[in-house]
Amino acid sequence: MEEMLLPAEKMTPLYRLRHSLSHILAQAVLTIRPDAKMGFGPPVDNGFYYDFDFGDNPISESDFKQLEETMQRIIKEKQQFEHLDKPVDVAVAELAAAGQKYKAEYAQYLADNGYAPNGTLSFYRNGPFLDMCEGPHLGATNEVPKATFKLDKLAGAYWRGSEKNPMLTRIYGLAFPTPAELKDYIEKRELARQRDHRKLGKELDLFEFDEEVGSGLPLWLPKGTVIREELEKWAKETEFKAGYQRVSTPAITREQLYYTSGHLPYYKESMFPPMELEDEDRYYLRPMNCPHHHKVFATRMRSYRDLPLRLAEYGNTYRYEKRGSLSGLMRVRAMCMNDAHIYCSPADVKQELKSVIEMYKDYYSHLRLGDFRVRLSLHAKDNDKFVDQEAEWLRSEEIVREVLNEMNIGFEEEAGEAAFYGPKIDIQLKNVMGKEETVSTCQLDFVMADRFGLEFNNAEGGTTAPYIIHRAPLSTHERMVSFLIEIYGGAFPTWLSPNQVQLIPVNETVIDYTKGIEEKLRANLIRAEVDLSSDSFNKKVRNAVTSKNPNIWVIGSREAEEQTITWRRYASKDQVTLPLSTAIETLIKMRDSRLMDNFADVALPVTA
RNA sequence: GCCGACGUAGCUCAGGGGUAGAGCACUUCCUUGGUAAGGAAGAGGUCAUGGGUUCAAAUCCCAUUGUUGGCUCCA
Repeated sequence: MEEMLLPAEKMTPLYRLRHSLSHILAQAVLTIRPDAKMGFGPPVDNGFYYDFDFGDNPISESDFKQLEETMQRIIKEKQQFEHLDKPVDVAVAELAAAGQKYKAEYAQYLADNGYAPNGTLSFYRNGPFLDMCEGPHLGATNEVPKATFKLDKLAGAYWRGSEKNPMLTRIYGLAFPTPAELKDYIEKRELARQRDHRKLGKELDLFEFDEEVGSGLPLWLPKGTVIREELEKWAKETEFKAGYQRVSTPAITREQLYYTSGHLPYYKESMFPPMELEDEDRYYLRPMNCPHHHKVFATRMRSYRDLPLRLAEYGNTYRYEKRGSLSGLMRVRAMCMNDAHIYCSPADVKQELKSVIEMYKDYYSHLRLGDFRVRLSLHAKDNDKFVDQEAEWLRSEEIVREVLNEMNIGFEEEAGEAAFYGPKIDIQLKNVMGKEETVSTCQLDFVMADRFGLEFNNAEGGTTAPYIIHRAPLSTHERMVSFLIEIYGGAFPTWLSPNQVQLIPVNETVIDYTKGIEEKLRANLIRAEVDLSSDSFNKKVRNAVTSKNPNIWVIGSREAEEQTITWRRYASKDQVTLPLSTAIETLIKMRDSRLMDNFADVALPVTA
């Protein structure tokens, strides 16, 4: 178990600082709540935490001040950290006698599972406080530099991470090597909140939630819908060029379909409950599109000549995500997925996977989503989460691994993260608050063809089960848009932007000319708006900028006279006056090439 | 689902046992302005919902609902 190891990162001064602070916190907590039962108290990447069971004497954030003062006192006392080993039976008995039942339980666990090889367990003492702990720590409490920590928040956490166990109260603290770094972290976190897709989504009128409609059920407003539809248009073009065919299937189905697929009863908890009908089967809202597509494959006899068959659909799906895990557009209960299923012969599967991954690369580099992690999600042995076909698992995992290696894609393998029917390539992105989510997934399925009886006539006159590739490079609209909002800070490129050109007339005399420009733009299917409000010119510029319009065209008497516009871009302070016709052509070019002009290094593609 | 916090005008928030406030947004009027907030007036709220305590509840208590920080989960 890794807690027993002392890898290099655990030896760093920062690790020692944070780990020592968690002990100092625990001592402070026991000062004001002597009956608190301790859980775990490790360092984390922004500080430390410690878990406690407060019984019927709970703590609240209003106690933080007193706790911090007590911690300061402990620091001033220059308590030495002292390491000692205790025989297992002594350790367990003493912890139990002290009423530290979680510590005693864990001590017994360590002993029972071979983590006390010398028959002893490691403890650290500082002042009156003793904790079972592998260390390392600072030499003494006064080595904590001034103003480098701050208690952050309270949270619930299950003992040993299992929801079957009691819920403990976790106290989080921030800790950094210097006061400046602590301050910087707090400021950066505040800045990050400004980019939160939930905040920007409201400010930019992209989407809303309504209590009466329900949790996790987003209402996409007109401006947000523009972004969805532009992404969808892009996907449809891309998939058309790559030989996909579109299908359209219902978001509801009879119960039997999910017994065939195996989602029932296993995934029942994540599905909306069935609709009960008189004299009829039960119906479910679909949590995924796959089974419907498999049924499309099964509508006729397939020949190897038809393969690979690539069926695509932006499909609406519904999942009953747990209340507490819902989060803006990031985790929802109704979503629309950039889905497709590729049915191919075993001989073609590597090539098809490569083509899919090429498509991912194109999308990601175009959108400038560079900061992702590729995870090869594998099955775990002896886990009933996964179908029990060990040989097939190993074979299909090796296929995916080979493909990634042959394409020189860096990835990390993780056991236990696969779909129940096959290994996955997951693209992991961190949201603005640092929380990682899977944005896109690509799965190799060796199970469903058999379950659905899918096969094709092969060249030798027999039949073969196809491999099925499930892929969703652009994720769901919900999750992709939430990431784009945060990564772009709400400033979309022209092609994705709800309003592509904000027209600002400088005075009343040019309103007709400006309205004429709007008409010309709309005739070219460019979204444009004229600011006809009675606001001052400066205010109109401000409004156009704060609403993150990619392009502001200023039109005054000079422009009207010369049939020009003055172009100010969101990403660039420079502005340029161009003939109207040139400007419109440039805009069309930007749209059609899906130019990422929300990045400052991208120049206006003006050709004289 | 679990632990904690929160829910006051469209938005951001202040207040707080004696039936409500600010800024922005909105409406109207004045202003016709050349690159980030011109001026004035007005309108707008069962203080999330339901119950309880109280002479009196937006304020205290309970429940529900929603949001949120975590935990668990995440096809």
